[in-house]
Amino acid sequence: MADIADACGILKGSLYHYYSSKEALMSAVIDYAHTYFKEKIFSLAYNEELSPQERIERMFQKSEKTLLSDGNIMGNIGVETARIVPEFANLIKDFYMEWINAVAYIFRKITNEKDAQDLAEQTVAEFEGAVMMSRIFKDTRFMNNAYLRLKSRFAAITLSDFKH
Amino acid sequence: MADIADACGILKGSLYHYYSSKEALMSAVIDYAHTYFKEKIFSLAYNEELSPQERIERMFQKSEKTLLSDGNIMGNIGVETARIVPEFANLIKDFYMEWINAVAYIFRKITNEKDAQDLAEQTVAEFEGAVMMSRIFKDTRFMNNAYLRLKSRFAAITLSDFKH
DNA sequence: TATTATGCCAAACGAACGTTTGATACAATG
DNA sequence: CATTGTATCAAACGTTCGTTTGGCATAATA
Repeated sequence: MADIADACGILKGSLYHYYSSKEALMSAVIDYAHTYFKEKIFSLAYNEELSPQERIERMFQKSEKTLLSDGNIMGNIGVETARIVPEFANLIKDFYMEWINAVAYIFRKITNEKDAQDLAEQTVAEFEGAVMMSRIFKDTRFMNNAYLRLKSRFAAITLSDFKH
Repeated sequence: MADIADACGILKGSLYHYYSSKEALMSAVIDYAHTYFKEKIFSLAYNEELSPQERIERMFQKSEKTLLSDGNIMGNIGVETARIVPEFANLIKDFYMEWINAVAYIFRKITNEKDAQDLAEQTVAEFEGAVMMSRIFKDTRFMNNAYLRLKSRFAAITLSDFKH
Protein backbone atom coordinates (compact mmCIF):
# COMPACT_ATOMS: atom_id res chain seq x y z
CA MET A 1 0.00 0.00 0.00
CA ALA A 2 2.87 2.35 0.81
CA ASP A 3 4.50 1.72 -2.58
CA ILE A 4 1.25 2.25 -4.46
CA ALA A 5 0.51 5.45 -2.56
CA ASP A 6 4.03 6.69 -3.33
CA ALA A 7 3.56 5.91 -7.01
CA CYS A 8 0.27 7.84 -6.95
CA GLY A 9 1.84 10.79 -5.13
CA ILE A 10 -0.57 10.59 -2.18
CA LEU A 11 -0.34 9.34 1.38
CA LYS A 12 -0.99 5.72 2.25
CA GLY A 13 -4.19 6.44 4.16
CA SER A 14 -5.66 8.36 1.22
CA LEU A 15 -5.90 5.14 -0.76
CA TYR A 16 -8.80 4.17 1.49
CA HIS A 17 -10.81 6.98 -0.07
CA TYR A 18 -10.90 4.85 -3.22
CA TYR A 19 -10.70 1.25 -1.98
CA SER A 20 -12.03 -0.20 1.23
CA SER A 21 -9.11 -2.59 1.71
CA LYS A 22 -5.93 -3.91 0.18
CA GLU A 23 -7.84 -6.88 -1.20
CA ALA A 24 -10.47 -4.64 -2.79
CA LEU A 25 -7.70 -2.71 -4.53
CA MET A 26 -6.08 -5.95 -5.67
CA SER A 27 -9.39 -7.18 -7.05
CA ALA A 28 -9.73 -3.95 -9.02
CA VAL A 29 -6.25 -4.47 -10.44
CA ILE A 30 -7.04 -8.03 -11.47
CA ASP A 31 -10.32 -6.89 -12.95
CA TYR A 32 -8.60 -4.14 -14.90
CA ALA A 33 -6.05 -6.54 -16.37
CA HIS A 34 -8.76 -9.08 -17.15
CA THR A 35 -10.88 -6.50 -18.94
CA TYR A 36 -7.88 -5.26 -20.85
CA PHE A 37 -7.03 -8.74 -22.13
CA LYS A 38 -10.66 -9.50 -22.90
CA GLU A 39 -11.14 -6.37 -24.97
CA LYS A 40 -7.76 -6.05 -26.62
CA ILE A 41 -6.47 -9.59 -26.95
CA PHE A 42 -9.04 -12.36 -26.44
CA SER A 43 -11.43 -10.48 -28.72
CA LEU A 44 -9.08 -11.01 -31.64
CA ALA A 45 -10.09 -14.68 -31.64
CA TYR A 46 -13.65 -13.80 -32.56
CA ASN A 47 -12.86 -11.26 -35.27
CA GLU A 48 -14.28 -13.12 -38.27
CA GLU A 49 -12.71 -10.64 -40.67
CA LEU A 50 -9.28 -12.09 -39.98
CA SER A 51 -7.98 -15.48 -41.05
CA PRO A 52 -7.41 -17.98 -38.22
CA GLN A 53 -3.67 -17.69 -38.75
CA GLU A 54 -3.83 -13.91 -38.48
CA ARG A 55 -5.92 -14.11 -35.33
CA ILE A 56 -3.60 -16.42 -33.47
CA GLU A 57 -0.53 -14.48 -34.55
CA ARG A 58 -1.91 -11.11 -33.53
CA MET A 59 -3.17 -12.51 -30.25
CA PHE A 60 0.21 -13.75 -29.13
CA GLN A 61 2.14 -10.85 -30.61
CA LYS A 62 0.02 -8.52 -28.52
CA SER A 63 0.23 -10.73 -25.42
CA GLU A 64 3.97 -10.78 -25.73
CA LYS A 65 4.18 -7.02 -25.99
CA THR A 66 1.79 -6.45 -23.09
CA LEU A 67 3.46 -8.91 -20.75
CA LEU A 68 6.85 -7.39 -21.53
CA SER A 69 5.83 -3.80 -20.91
CA ASP A 70 3.31 -4.20 -18.11
CA GLY A 71 4.37 -7.44 -16.45
CA ASN A 72 2.57 -10.70 -15.97
CA ILE A 73 0.15 -9.95 -13.14
CA MET A 74 -2.03 -12.98 -13.64
CA GLY A 75 0.97 -15.29 -13.73
CA ASN A 76 2.38 -13.83 -10.53
CA ILE A 77 -0.89 -14.06 -8.67
CA GLY A 78 -1.64 -17.47 -10.11
CA VAL A 79 1.59 -18.91 -8.81
CA GLU A 80 1.88 -17.23 -5.46
CA THR A 81 -0.82 -14.93 -4.13
CA ALA A 82 -3.83 -17.06 -5.04
CA ARG A 83 -2.54 -19.74 -2.73
CA ILE A 84 -2.51 -17.32 0.20
CA VAL A 85 -5.65 -15.34 -0.65
CA PRO A 86 -8.10 -17.93 -2.04
CA GLU A 87 -10.45 -15.09 -2.91
CA PHE A 88 -8.24 -14.42 -5.94
CA ALA A 89 -7.87 -18.00 -7.12
CA ASN A 90 -11.14 -18.02 -9.03
CA LEU A 91 -10.48 -14.68 -10.70
CA ILE A 92 -7.21 -16.06 -12.03
CA LYS A 93 -8.84 -19.30 -13.11
CA ASP A 94 -11.54 -17.39 -15.02
CA PHE A 95 -8.91 -15.33 -16.76
CA TYR A 96 -6.97 -18.32 -18.04
CA MET A 97 -10.18 -20.17 -18.87
CA GLU A 98 -11.24 -17.32 -21.14
CA TRP A 99 -7.81 -17.22 -22.71
CA ILE A 100 -7.86 -20.94 -23.44
CA ASN A 101 -11.41 -20.68 -24.76
CA ALA A 102 -10.41 -17.91 -27.15
CA VAL A 103 -7.46 -19.90 -28.46
CA ALA A 104 -9.55 -23.07 -28.74
CA TYR A 105 -12.10 -21.12 -30.75
CA ILE A 106 -9.44 -20.31 -33.33
CA PHE A 107 -8.08 -23.84 -33.42
CA ARG A 108 -11.57 -25.17 -34.05
CA LYS A 109 -11.44 -23.37 -37.39
CA ILE A 110 -8.70 -25.72 -38.50
CA THR A 111 -9.16 -28.93 -36.55
CA ASN A 112 -11.64 -30.99 -34.53
CA GLU A 113 -13.10 -30.11 -31.16
CA LYS A 114 -10.90 -32.35 -29.02
CA ASP A 115 -7.61 -31.44 -30.69
CA ALA A 116 -8.53 -27.77 -30.62
CA GLN A 117 -9.04 -27.88 -26.86
CA ASP A 118 -5.78 -29.75 -26.27
CA LEU A 119 -3.85 -27.43 -28.55
CA ALA A 120 -5.29 -24.37 -26.82
CA GLU A 121 -4.33 -25.68 -23.40
CA GLN A 122 -0.87 -26.51 -24.66
CA THR A 123 -0.47 -23.12 -26.31
CA VAL A 124 -1.40 -21.06 -23.27
CA ALA A 125 0.63 -23.24 -20.88
CA GLU A 126 3.64 -23.17 -23.17
CA PHE A 127 3.40 -19.42 -23.57
CA GLU A 128 3.12 -18.81 -19.83
CA GLY A 129 6.08 -21.07 -19.17
CA ALA A 130 8.09 -19.21 -21.78
CA VAL A 131 7.18 -15.87 -20.22
CA MET A 132 8.37 -17.17 -16.87
CA MET A 133 11.67 -18.36 -18.34
CA SER A 134 12.16 -15.09 -20.18
CA ARG A 135 11.79 -13.27 -16.89
CA ILE A 136 14.15 -15.58 -15.01
CA PHE A 137 16.84 -15.40 -17.68
CA LYS A 138 16.11 -11.79 -18.58
CA ASP A 139 16.05 -12.97 -22.17
CA THR A 140 13.04 -12.77 -24.47
CA ARG A 141 14.38 -15.66 -26.54
CA PHE A 142 12.07 -18.08 -24.71
CA MET A 143 8.97 -16.04 -25.50
CA ASN A 144 10.01 -15.43 -29.08
CA ASN A 145 10.69 -19.11 -29.69
CA ALA A 146 7.38 -20.13 -28.15
CA TYR A 147 5.68 -17.74 -30.52
CA LEU A 148 7.55 -19.07 -33.53
CA ARG A 149 6.69 -22.66 -32.62
CA LEU A 150 3.04 -21.77 -32.23
CA LYS A 151 3.02 -20.07 -35.62
CA SER A 152 4.53 -22.99 -37.46
CA ARG A 153 2.45 -25.54 -35.56
CA PHE A 154 -0.66 -23.64 -36.55
CA ALA A 155 0.43 -23.38 -40.15
CA ALA A 156 1.20 -27.10 -40.29
CA ILE A 157 -2.30 -27.99 -39.09
CA THR A 158 -3.84 -25.52 -41.53
CA LEU A 159 -2.01 -27.19 -44.39
CA SER A 160 -2.92 -30.70 -43.29
CA ASP A 161 -5.82 -32.61 -44.80
CA PHE A 162 -8.49 -31.57 -42.28
CA LYS A 163 -11.61 -30.14 -43.94
CA HIS A 164 -13.76 -27.99 -41.70
CA MET B 1 9.17 -17.28 10.22
CA ALA B 2 6.24 -17.80 12.60
CA ASP B 3 4.72 -20.45 10.32
CA ILE B 4 8.03 -22.28 9.93
CA ALA B 5 8.67 -22.21 13.68
CA ASP B 6 5.16 -23.57 14.27
CA ALA B 7 5.75 -26.35 11.79
CA CYS B 8 9.00 -27.18 13.59
CA GLY B 9 7.36 -27.11 16.99
CA ILE B 10 9.66 -24.40 18.35
CA LEU B 11 9.37 -20.69 19.03
CA LYS B 12 10.02 -18.14 16.34
CA GLY B 13 13.14 -16.75 17.97
CA SER B 14 14.68 -20.21 18.24
CA LEU B 15 15.02 -20.34 14.46
CA TYR B 16 17.86 -17.85 14.82
CA HIS B 17 19.85 -20.53 16.55
CA TYR B 18 20.07 -22.23 13.14
CA TYR B 19 19.90 -19.40 10.62
CA SER B 20 21.13 -15.85 10.98
CA SER B 21 18.24 -14.32 9.06
CA LYS B 22 15.13 -15.05 7.06
CA GLU B 23 17.13 -14.74 3.86
CA ALA B 24 19.77 -17.19 5.09
CA LEU B 25 17.03 -19.70 5.84
CA MET B 26 15.49 -19.12 2.43
CA SER B 27 18.87 -19.63 0.75
CA ALA B 28 19.22 -22.94 2.58
CA VAL B 29 15.78 -24.00 1.33
CA ILE B 30 16.67 -23.10 -2.24
CA ASP B 31 19.97 -24.88 -1.90
CA TYR B 32 18.28 -27.97 -0.52
CA ALA B 33 15.80 -28.12 -3.39
CA HIS B 34 18.57 -27.48 -5.90
CA THR B 35 20.72 -30.28 -4.49
CA TYR B 36 17.74 -32.61 -4.44
CA PHE B 37 17.00 -32.00 -8.10
CA LYS B 38 20.64 -32.21 -9.05
CA GLU B 39 21.15 -35.56 -7.35
CA LYS B 40 17.82 -37.22 -7.98
CA ILE B 41 16.60 -35.77 -11.25
CA PHE B 42 19.19 -33.91 -13.33
CA SER B 43 21.63 -36.78 -12.74
CA LEU B 44 19.37 -39.10 -14.73
CA ALA B 45 20.43 -37.26 -17.87
CA TYR B 46 24.01 -38.41 -17.47
CA ASN B 47 23.28 -42.05 -16.62
CA GLU B 48 24.84 -43.71 -19.66
CA GLU B 49 23.29 -47.05 -18.76
CA LEU B 50 19.86 -45.79 -19.78
CA SER B 51 18.66 -45.06 -23.29
CA PRO B 52 18.05 -41.39 -24.08
CA GLN B 53 14.31 -42.04 -24.20
CA GLU B 54 14.40 -43.69 -20.77
CA ARG B 55 16.40 -40.81 -19.35
CA ILE B 56 14.06 -38.10 -20.49
CA GLU B 57 11.01 -40.06 -19.43
CA ARG B 58 12.27 -40.83 -15.95
CA MET B 59 13.44 -37.27 -15.52
CA PHE B 60 10.08 -35.74 -16.14
CA GLN B 61 8.13 -38.47 -14.40
CA LYS B 62 10.14 -37.79 -11.28
CA SER B 63 9.89 -34.01 -11.69
CA GLU B 64 6.15 -34.31 -12.00
CA LYS B 65 5.87 -36.41 -8.86
CA THR B 66 8.17 -34.14 -6.86
CA LEU B 67 6.46 -30.93 -7.90
CA LEU B 68 3.07 -32.40 -7.07
CA SER B 69 4.02 -33.63 -3.61
CA ASP B 70 6.46 -30.95 -2.49
CA GLY B 71 5.39 -27.92 -4.53
CA ASN B 72 7.23 -25.86 -7.08
CA ILE B 73 9.54 -23.74 -4.94
CA MET B 74 11.81 -22.63 -7.76
CA GLY B 75 8.85 -21.62 -9.90
CA ASN B 76 7.30 -19.60 -7.10
CA ILE B 77 10.53 -17.81 -6.28
CA GLY B 78 11.38 -17.35 -9.94
CA VAL B 79 8.15 -15.58 -10.64
CA GLU B 80 7.71 -13.50 -7.56
CA THR B 81 10.33 -13.44 -4.82
CA ALA B 82 13.40 -13.12 -7.01
CA ARG B 83 12.08 -9.79 -8.24
CA ILE B 84 11.92 -8.47 -4.67
CA VAL B 85 15.06 -10.14 -3.28
CA PRO B 86 17.58 -9.99 -6.15
CA GLU B 87 19.92 -12.11 -4.02
CA PHE B 88 17.80 -15.13 -5.00
CA ALA B 89 17.53 -14.37 -8.72
CA ASN B 90 20.87 -15.96 -9.57
CA LEU B 91 20.19 -19.09 -7.54
CA ILE B 92 16.98 -19.61 -9.48
CA LYS B 93 18.71 -18.91 -12.77
CA ASP B 94 21.43 -21.46 -11.98
CA PHE B 95 18.83 -24.05 -11.12
CA TYR B 96 16.97 -23.71 -14.43
CA MET B 97 20.23 -23.44 -16.34
CA GLU B 98 21.31 -26.81 -14.95
CA TRP B 99 17.94 -28.30 -15.74
CA ILE B 100 18.09 -27.08 -19.32
CA ASN B 101 21.67 -28.29 -19.64
CA ALA B 102 20.69 -31.77 -18.45
CA VAL B 103 17.81 -31.96 -20.93
CA ALA B 104 19.97 -30.59 -23.74
CA TYR B 105 22.55 -33.25 -22.97
CA ILE B 106 19.94 -35.95 -23.62
CA PHE B 107 18.66 -34.30 -26.77
CA ARG B 108 22.20 -34.12 -28.12
CA LYS B 109 22.14 -37.90 -28.23
CA ILE B 110 19.48 -37.77 -30.90
CA THR B 111 19.94 -34.47 -32.70
CA ASN B 112 22.40 -31.66 -33.41
CA GLU B 113 23.72 -29.11 -30.93
CA LYS B 114 21.50 -26.21 -31.91
CA ASP B 115 18.26 -28.17 -32.03
CA ALA B 116 19.10 -29.91 -28.77
CA GLN B 117 19.49 -26.58 -27.00
CA ASP B 118 16.25 -25.20 -28.45
CA LEU B 119 14.35 -28.36 -27.61
CA ALA B 120 15.68 -28.36 -24.06
CA GLU B 121 14.64 -24.76 -23.53
CA GLN B 122 11.24 -25.51 -24.98
CA THR B 123 10.83 -28.62 -22.86
CA VAL B 124 11.62 -26.98 -19.54
CA ALA B 125 9.56 -23.88 -20.32
CA GLU B 126 6.61 -25.96 -21.49
CA PHE B 127 6.81 -28.15 -18.43
CA GLU B 128 6.95 -25.18 -16.04
CA GLY B 129 4.01 -23.55 -17.77
CA ALA B 130 2.05 -26.78 -17.50
CA VAL B 131 2.85 -27.06 -13.80
CA MET B 132 1.58 -23.53 -13.31
CA MET B 133 -1.65 -24.27 -15.17
CA SER B 134 -2.13 -27.49 -13.25
CA ARG B 135 -1.89 -25.54 -10.04
CA ILE B 136 -4.27 -22.81 -11.18
CA PHE B 137 -6.89 -25.27 -12.43
CA LYS B 138 -6.19 -27.84 -9.71
CA ASP B 139 -6.00 -30.36 -12.53
CA THR B 140 -2.93 -32.39 -13.38
CA ARG B 141 -4.12 -32.78 -16.97
CA PHE B 142 -1.84 -29.95 -18.08
CA MET B 143 1.25 -31.59 -16.63
CA ASN B 144 0.31 -35.03 -17.90
CA ASN B 145 -0.29 -33.75 -21.41
CA ALA B 146 2.98 -31.84 -21.44
CA TYR B 147 4.72 -35.06 -20.47
CA LEU B 148 2.97 -37.06 -23.18
CA ARG B 149 3.86 -34.47 -25.81
CA LEU B 150 7.49 -34.50 -24.73
CA LYS B 151 7.58 -38.29 -24.95
CA SER B 152 6.19 -38.46 -28.44
CA ARG B 153 8.25 -35.52 -29.62
CA PHE B 154 11.36 -37.25 -28.37
CA ALA B 155 10.36 -40.53 -29.98
CA ALA B 156 9.68 -38.81 -33.29
CA ILE B 157 13.15 -37.27 -33.35
CA THR B 158 14.73 -40.58 -32.37
CA LEU B 159 13.02 -42.26 -35.29
CA SER B 160 13.99 -39.54 -37.76
CA ASP B 161 17.01 -39.84 -40.04
CA PHE B 162 19.59 -38.19 -37.77
CA LYS B 163 22.68 -40.30 -37.23
CA HIS B 164 24.72 -39.48 -34.13
C1' DT C 1 33.71 -33.38 38.04
C1' DA C 2 34.05 -28.87 36.13
C1' DT C 3 33.45 -26.56 31.90
C1' DT C 4 31.77 -25.57 27.63
C1' DA C 5 28.46 -25.99 23.87
C1' DT C 6 23.91 -26.85 22.25
C1' DG C 7 18.95 -26.32 21.82
C1' DC C 8 15.33 -24.01 23.23
C1' DC C 9 12.22 -20.69 25.87
C1' DA C 10 10.13 -16.35 27.48
C1' DA C 11 9.99 -11.86 26.67
C1' DA C 12 10.73 -7.98 24.51
C1' DC C 13 12.30 -4.73 20.65
C1' DG C 14 11.84 -1.49 16.73
C1' DA C 15 10.19 -1.30 12.19
C1' DA C 16 6.72 -2.09 8.89
C1' DC C 17 2.12 -3.11 7.79
C1' DG C 18 -2.89 -2.28 6.81
C1' DT C 19 -6.18 0.72 8.58
C1' DT C 20 -8.84 4.56 11.04
C1' DT C 21 -9.72 9.12 12.55
C1' DG C 22 -10.49 14.02 12.37
C1' DA C 23 -9.42 18.01 10.07
C1' DT C 24 -8.82 20.95 5.91
C1' DA C 25 -9.14 22.84 1.37
C1' DC C 26 -11.63 23.02 -2.66
C1' DA C 27 -15.42 22.01 -6.03
C1' DA C 28 -20.02 21.11 -7.06
C1' DT C 29 -24.76 21.55 -6.02
C1' DG C 30 -29.22 23.44 -4.17
C1' DC D 1 -24.68 32.11 -0.60
C1' DA D 2 -25.07 28.10 2.13
C1' DT D 3 -24.48 23.30 1.90
C1' DT D 4 -22.84 19.10 0.63
C1' DG D 5 -19.41 16.07 -1.41
C1' DT D 6 -14.71 15.06 -2.85
C1' DA D 7 -9.78 14.57 -2.43
C1' DT D 8 -6.31 14.84 0.46
C1' DC D 9 -3.43 15.38 4.75
C1' DA D 10 -1.26 14.56 9.34
C1' DA D 11 -1.25 11.63 12.86
C1' DA D 12 -2.06 7.83 15.16
C1' DC D 13 -3.69 2.92 16.03
C1' DG D 14 -3.24 -2.03 16.80
C1' DT D 15 -0.91 -6.02 14.55
C1' DT D 16 2.36 -8.50 12.60
C1' DC D 17 7.03 -9.07 11.28
C1' DG D 18 11.90 -10.19 11.65
C1' DT D 19 15.14 -10.04 15.18
C1' DT D 20 17.64 -9.74 19.78
C1' DT D 21 18.49 -10.68 24.52
C1' DG D 22 19.24 -13.32 28.65
C1' DG D 23 18.42 -17.29 30.88
C1' DC D 24 17.86 -22.33 31.63
C1' DA D 25 18.18 -26.99 31.05
C1' DT D 26 20.63 -30.91 28.90
C1' DA D 27 24.54 -32.99 26.44
C1' DA D 28 29.32 -33.15 25.22
C1' DT D 29 34.00 -32.39 26.36
C1' DA D 30 38.28 -31.69 29.17
